[in-house]
Amino acid sequence: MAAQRGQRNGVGVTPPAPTAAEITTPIPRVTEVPAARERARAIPEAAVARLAVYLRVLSGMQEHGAGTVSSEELAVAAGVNSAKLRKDLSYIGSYGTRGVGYEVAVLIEEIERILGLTRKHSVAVVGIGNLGHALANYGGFPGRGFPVTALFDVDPDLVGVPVGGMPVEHIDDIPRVCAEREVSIGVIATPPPAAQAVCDRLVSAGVQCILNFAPVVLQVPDHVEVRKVDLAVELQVLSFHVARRADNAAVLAEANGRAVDGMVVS
Amino acid sequence: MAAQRGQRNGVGVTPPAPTAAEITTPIPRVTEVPAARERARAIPEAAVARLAVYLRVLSGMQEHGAGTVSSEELAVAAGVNSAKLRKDLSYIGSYGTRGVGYEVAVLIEEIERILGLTRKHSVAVVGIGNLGHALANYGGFPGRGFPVTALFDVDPDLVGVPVGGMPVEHIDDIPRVCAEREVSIGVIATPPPAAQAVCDRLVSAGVQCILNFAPVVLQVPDHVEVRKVDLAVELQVLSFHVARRADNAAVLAEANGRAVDGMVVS
DNA sequence: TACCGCTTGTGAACGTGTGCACAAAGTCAG
DNA sequence: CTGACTTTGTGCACACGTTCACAAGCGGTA
Ligand SMILES: NC(=O)c1ccc[n+]([C@@H]2O[C@H](COP(=O)([O-])OP(=O)(O)OC[C@H]3O[C@@H](n4cnc5c(N)ncnc54)[C@H](O)[C@@H]3O)[C@@H](O)[C@H]2O)c1
Ligand SMILES: NC(=O)c1ccc[n+]([C@@H]2O[C@H](COP(=O)([O-])OP(=O)(O)OC[C@H]3O[C@@H](n4cnc5c(N)ncnc54)[C@H](O)[C@@H]3O)[C@@H](O)[C@H]2O)c1
Repeated sequence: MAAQRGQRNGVGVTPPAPTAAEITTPIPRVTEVPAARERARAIPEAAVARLAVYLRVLSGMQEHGAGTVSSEELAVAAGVNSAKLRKDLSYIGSYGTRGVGYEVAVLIEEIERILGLTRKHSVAVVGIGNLGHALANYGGFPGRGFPVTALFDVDPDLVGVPVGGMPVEHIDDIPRVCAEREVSIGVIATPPPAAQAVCDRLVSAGVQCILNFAPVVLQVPDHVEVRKVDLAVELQVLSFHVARRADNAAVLAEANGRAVDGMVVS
Repeated sequence: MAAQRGQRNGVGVTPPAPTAAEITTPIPRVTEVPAARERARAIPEAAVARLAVYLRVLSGMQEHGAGTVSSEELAVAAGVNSAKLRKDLSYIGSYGTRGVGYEVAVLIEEIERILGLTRKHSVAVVGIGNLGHALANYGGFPGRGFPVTALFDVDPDLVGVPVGGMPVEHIDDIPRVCAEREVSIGVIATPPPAAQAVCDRLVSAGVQCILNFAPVVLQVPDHVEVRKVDLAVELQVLSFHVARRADNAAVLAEANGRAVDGMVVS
């Protein structure tokens, strides 16, 4: 019951539908706004994540006084293939100048617009333990348009205590506080058993995006976006590579007999 | 030409070529992997990450007293498609019984073997600030075969202070301590400007896997595996979805004929 | 033993993402 | 104005990952 599987992204929107693009809008600004919206749907998830990386690199370049960058420069700085970078940028439009490159300021503006960073996203952290403290004290989020505006916990000893310059609230106040402060992103840093219940509360309070640090699979309605950060999985993936490497080394040593480096000549 | 190792993480990348031009190829071009380990190498990266998730779910089931599971049960618990789960499991062998399912204990053992969890992986954390403290105090890693055996920082006020039951060492001692304690995974939780230098030290000390929390692209030799956890990127991806959702809603509202509340007009 | 229902394991289709290579489009020097 | 040079933007082929669908195999049952 209450079946709610299938996180298949609802393809409910008609792809070929000629969205009201020809309808004139009172907006005298860029004429491509509707097109941009259509495009936003088509940006691959992986590309979106990379755009965020490009944005940070570009910000660093701008602070360093750079006016323009070529795709090659930016690609090296971001650690990707330059062709991939250009394709990623092409998803959001054509803002480069052939023979020259991209204007840093323009690119920053466009990426921020696509990522929805033109408005601030209020963040609430739930579970002010080890990790919650670190997140609350971290200065990197507010500086990037993600002000942490609320902290929640169940522990009565913690409620009311200021952390990172902000008092911890009780989780029973999630609905009220989230509404008041227009929280759009909820961060879950509670112990695993509490995560689903906390998630449900956040969702009920209207939070549409969840960043989950607890190692559990959250069940959410279709309209809520969840991203999970699972450090144990990261470590285990690294472990896999260690093991693979060790195996390869063993096999190679065995196969090579006495030969060490160099190519296998047959 | 030279074999190009793809990027591991979703975003994190390890560019094979440094900033200099692509003049030479210092890569000795190691031989291809023989058949036996070909299987391990053939497991898709995405599947490896999911195997780690299955493992955790299975552990929970085992504690709960379950003896066997079907692919359907396990898939639901892990939040994936059952076909995908079976394919993932098929990469590591055929350990199921048709008509019955999988024996929990067997599956746990096999996944642990493939992920290299049969031996412990000593972890060192560098940068004992907000995040480093949280990681050092976290009990979930040692319990899963990843004992944190060393903590490093530059801050003289921090060196010698016990954190999570372990004294912080100075980063100058990285080579000695990492060798003594056979550290195989290094976690970087320093400010971004220090990350590359710290990474270089770890690599020099023989650490082959790095988990990086600093929002920078690390340059490492080919034989070192890097995974990046970038919380700012996670938030920005969520922001993108919020924006897309808002745009879609706006378009729909517009299409419905009447602007609703608070939309930017003129 | 023969049958039946259930679940695995996998071949194949499909969709998504990546990388190459090049025409198009711009700059700049003369 | 022309021509040489640089860099973008993208069509295309390929690789990777996901999903479907079903034969193969197993346990239980008569
Ligand atoms: N600390 C880390 O480095 C780390 C690493 C990886 C994963 N995690 C995960 O992050 C989560 C938090 O880790 P932690 O080390 O901060 O744990 P912690 O025990 O230090 O903190 C948990 C906090 O959540 C609060 N809490 C408990 N139940 C709650 C509820 N129902 N509602 C609200 N708050 C509640 C507790 O009072 C406590 O303050 C865990 O799920 C853990 O597995 C942590
Ligand atoms: N705290 C968070 O929640 C959070 C979230 C996202 C990303 N990050 C990233 O994680 C990293 C750490 O964040 P934090 O909040 O813990 O920072 P922090 O400033 O609290 O801690 C940094 C620690 O690193 C130490 N350090 C500085 N230079 C060093 C060096 N060369 N070698 C070794 N140690 C050195 C400092 O002494 C300090 O103890 C940063 O890169 C940050 O961007 C943190």
